Amino acid sequence: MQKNDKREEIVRAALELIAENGFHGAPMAMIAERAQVGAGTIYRYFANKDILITELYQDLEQRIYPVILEGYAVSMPIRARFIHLGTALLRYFIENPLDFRYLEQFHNSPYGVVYRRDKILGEKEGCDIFRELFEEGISQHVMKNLPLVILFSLSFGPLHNVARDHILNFVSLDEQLITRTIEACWDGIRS
Amino acid sequence: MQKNDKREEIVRAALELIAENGFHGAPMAMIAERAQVGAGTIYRYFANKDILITELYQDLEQRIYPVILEGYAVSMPIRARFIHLGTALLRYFIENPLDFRYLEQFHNSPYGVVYRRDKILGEKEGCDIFRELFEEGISQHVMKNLPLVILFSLSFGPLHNVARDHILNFVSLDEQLITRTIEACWDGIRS
DNA sequence: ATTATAGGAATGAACGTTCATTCTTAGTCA
DNA sequence: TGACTAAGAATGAACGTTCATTCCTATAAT
Repeated sequence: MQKNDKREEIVRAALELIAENGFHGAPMAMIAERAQVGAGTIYRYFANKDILITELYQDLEQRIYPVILEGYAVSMPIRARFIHLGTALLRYFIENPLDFRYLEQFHNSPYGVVYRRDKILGEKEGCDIFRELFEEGISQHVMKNLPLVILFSLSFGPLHNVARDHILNFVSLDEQLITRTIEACWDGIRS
Repeated sequence: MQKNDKREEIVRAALELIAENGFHGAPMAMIAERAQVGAGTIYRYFANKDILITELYQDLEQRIYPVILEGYAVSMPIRARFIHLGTALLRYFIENPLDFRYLEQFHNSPYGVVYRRDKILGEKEGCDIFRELFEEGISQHVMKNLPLVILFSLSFGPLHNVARDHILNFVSLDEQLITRTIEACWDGIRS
């Protein structure tokens, strides 16, 4: 096994176990076992569990961005851009339930709060597509003039809930239902 | 101290600690200390931690229902009923951040999933105001004809997000912003 | 071509800590 | 006195992390 294979195996195992059982249901010993690696080996790649968790999060973000940006262009009209990003994100979550469940765990934990605080208060973020879209939407008067944070909630709140309910089998989303849901979100934020 | 005082003190302490630090940041010993009670005493009132957690949840639900139903009547028009329940709930969360944070912890844990599964699959629930409202809204064609679960998400998703952001100080909701947010939710679900 | 050696990678038993729960003792009514 | 209640020390299981040791592979020496 190559060096990178081990790191990858550890990351994969951690993602699976944490997504399925939460941070506290994924002891390092169990992660090691599933990765087919000695318990101590993990510490050759990650200084401690916290760092494993946050690096895994960053890995995930890097994987998602290119997927939802496929076919996206700032030249498109605001509504089309919103629908594109929303449906792409929702589709990604549905197709990658483990990723979704991990992100959920992360955001509902102290890690996530720190992360959000940094993101929201550290105002300047070049790479934040959604902020850009919302700011443009407000200034062109096609979106309600509400605080950015609230527009975020009106968009991602339903998206997150709906993805979770699909993954837990409380509802079965097909392509049409995905579109209708995101269009409903749009109805919520448009002026 | 009366017998019931002790139980109440334990419940209060548990609510505070779990809301602030999560289930794993609220060891029984710490709960006992904050309740000014011996560690063993808790087990006279609750068989184990799981039962303490779920009974605390039920206590909370019982406290919230009468508050949001104040001034509510099934005879009101659908939209007015939705706005009433939404704003009342959001106001309650903002005024009782500990309660909100506890509910959040609960729903983002295995307890919450079991609870939701029971509620959604055990279709018949006499006391479920929201289900009643949504079903009526759909049949009167004033709401989008989407699965109930999705209408729930479109309503409670934003509500939950916004309450959290307010409590974390990412936004400051006043009475006007509360109304505008719930009205935006309505725009999302109305046909 | 074979053996010897070095050094980094991997291991998993062991450690110290933390936690939920139980047990023993002490106190308080009636 | 007897029966119930409270307290907090004791217990054992589970966890993250460490570290002495083993394993592997690439190069050097013969």
